[in-house]
Amino acid sequence: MRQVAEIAGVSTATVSNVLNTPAVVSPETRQRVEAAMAQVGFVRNGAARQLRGIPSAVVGAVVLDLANPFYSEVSRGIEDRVSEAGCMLMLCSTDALVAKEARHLRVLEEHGVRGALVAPTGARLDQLTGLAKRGTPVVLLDHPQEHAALCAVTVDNVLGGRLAARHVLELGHRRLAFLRSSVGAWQSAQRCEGIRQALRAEGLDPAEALVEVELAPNDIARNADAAVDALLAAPNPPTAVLCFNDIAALGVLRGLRRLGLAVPGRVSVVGYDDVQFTADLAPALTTVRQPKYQLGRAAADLLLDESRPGHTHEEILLRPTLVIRESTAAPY
Amino acid sequence: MRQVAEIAGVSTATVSNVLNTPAVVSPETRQRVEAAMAQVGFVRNGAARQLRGIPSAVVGAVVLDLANPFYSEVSRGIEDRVSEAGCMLMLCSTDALVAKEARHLRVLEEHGVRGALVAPTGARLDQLTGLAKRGTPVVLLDHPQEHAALCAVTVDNVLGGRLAARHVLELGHRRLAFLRSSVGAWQSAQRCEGIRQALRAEGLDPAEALVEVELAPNDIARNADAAVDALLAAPNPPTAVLCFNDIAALGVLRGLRRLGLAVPGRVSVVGYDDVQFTADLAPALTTVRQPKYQLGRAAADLLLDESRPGHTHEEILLRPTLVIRESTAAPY
DNA sequence: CTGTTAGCGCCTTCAG
DNA sequence: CTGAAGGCGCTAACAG
Repeated sequence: MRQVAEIAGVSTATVSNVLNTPAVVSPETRQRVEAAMAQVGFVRNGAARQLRGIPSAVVGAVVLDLANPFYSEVSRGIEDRVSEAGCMLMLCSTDALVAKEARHLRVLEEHGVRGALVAPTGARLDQLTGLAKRGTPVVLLDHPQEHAALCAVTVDNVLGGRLAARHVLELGHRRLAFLRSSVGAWQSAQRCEGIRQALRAEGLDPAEALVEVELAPNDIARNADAAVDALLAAPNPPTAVLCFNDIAALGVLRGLRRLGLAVPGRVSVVGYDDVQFTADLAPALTTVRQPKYQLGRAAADLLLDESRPGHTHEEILLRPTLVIRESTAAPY
Repeated sequence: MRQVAEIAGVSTATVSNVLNTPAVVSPETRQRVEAAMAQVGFVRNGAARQLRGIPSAVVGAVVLDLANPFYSEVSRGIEDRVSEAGCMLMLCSTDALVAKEARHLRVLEEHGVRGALVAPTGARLDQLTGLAKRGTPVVLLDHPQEHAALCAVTVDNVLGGRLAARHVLELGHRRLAFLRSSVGAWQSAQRCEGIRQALRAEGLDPAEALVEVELAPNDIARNADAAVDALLAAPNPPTAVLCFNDIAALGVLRGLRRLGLAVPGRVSVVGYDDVQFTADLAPALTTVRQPKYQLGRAAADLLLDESRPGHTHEEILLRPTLVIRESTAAPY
């Protein structure tokens, strides 16, 4: 800045004014300064600004896995929203490791980010509330608030389960299966609860009308594929298979094809999430759509709002929607 | 720091030493300082450190679209590598808009990032070389170096095309189709060149043995699906369809199913990229695998190396590989 | 082994 | 409308 000031024949304060309060500088001076800036290729020093107390323009996001299509869409929503506010995103993956989460959070705090959007991996929210208490706002991603003094955005998993079940129930199915997973266990549990609710609403007993299968965590699709055999070999096999996510549904589709069972002719299949490619499958997958992009946007909204004086911590509950495509039909 | 120093009864310099040169501080003093830090919940101020000249621990990455599975995997590779070096990632999407790219680059420079990994969207590399000249190293992602004084990592597209074509040629196919796209035009062109090379190597004339179809840019899968009709209605239709990416292949699979044509029984299909779900499809997709994660890692490697004294700009060419699965077989 | 000091680049009074 | 001065938190060099 000093160099620019020298070339333009003004003081550094004037250069600063050109940058931050152009209106207060006379047009000629401004032009001279701007020319000087262009000449030396001047770039503001963010560190110095931040040190001086200017609010940071970077927000942190901590997700489970950046390469997971669910989180990459969420991240994109975050990015777009913070970008509108002139902010940048510092993004990191925890791989569900608490140590990694802790490290990332510390670094974000050191960098003085404006706030952090976190998909928490551990059960304890201590570090997060501590962070918030020390002045770095935190918004929970796809995780309930649990009375912590934080904002949160979640998607209604019970509703999602209900939506899926009601759909196949309305088509006439009476024996359902639900493929759950130990990763994301509580989400699976909630979705399953939704399914049971729908069953009861129809006068059906979940204990009889619903088979639950827990899929081993690695290579979900393969495990789902393999699970199909046992599922359909049962004496009174289900005619509709509900899955805790779309990848599992993909596996089921594969298994069914392997067994020569038409979808939706013989068996109906419902996914969950609505990740990118589901609409392009053959058959296109009926699934419960999570508003992933909106989830990111809403969370970023909440975070940006934290700096507003009257802000209060709130929990936003987003509603999933049923997307009916080609993998469901009336039972055989 | 002053507060910590006061509580521990030392000077700020000693606190600094505990943080950065623990060996130089006596164990008792160190413990006292550490206790004081824990007591006040001390967190270093990254901005102040950076201002003081400590090399930045954040690297920037500018991709086309964070939510695109190709780039999210590349990003994950970058993240893992920089994370090993104790760095964080500032990630942003350009949506192939030069203005956005320019803005992001400026902000990254202002923040004084250690370097930037960029998938350039415009034809001109001026801004990037400028950035590098001013002291922020730049590595090109999936883009040739073009004599710019920058590092670059690319994947051999000609080889990829050759691999795909040679595979179906070896299976006995003699009439091929290639579905290309205007987005990523030069990649498509190179892959197509690879296909032609393979054809010629087999003594075939590309003009006769190869049909090229250009897909409109939005909703690739749907357009690919629709393109199948015309393709197979031709007098001497192709028996193998090569696609410029997996999404297009998905569309082809759909179109073929719509027409009641078995894959690979009647028509073989080859994708490109090997995005996440391709192995789980029914039929599992034969495709040309791009080393996406490795691409990110290699680029990050190059970037981190820029600070080494003897560093010279280099271009790394990664090799794609053919993944044979279930969507290809000998012609009918 | 520990303390003192100066200054990184910028922005914001305050005085002219 | 412009200039001079001080300090944000930290670290490196040096003095004790």
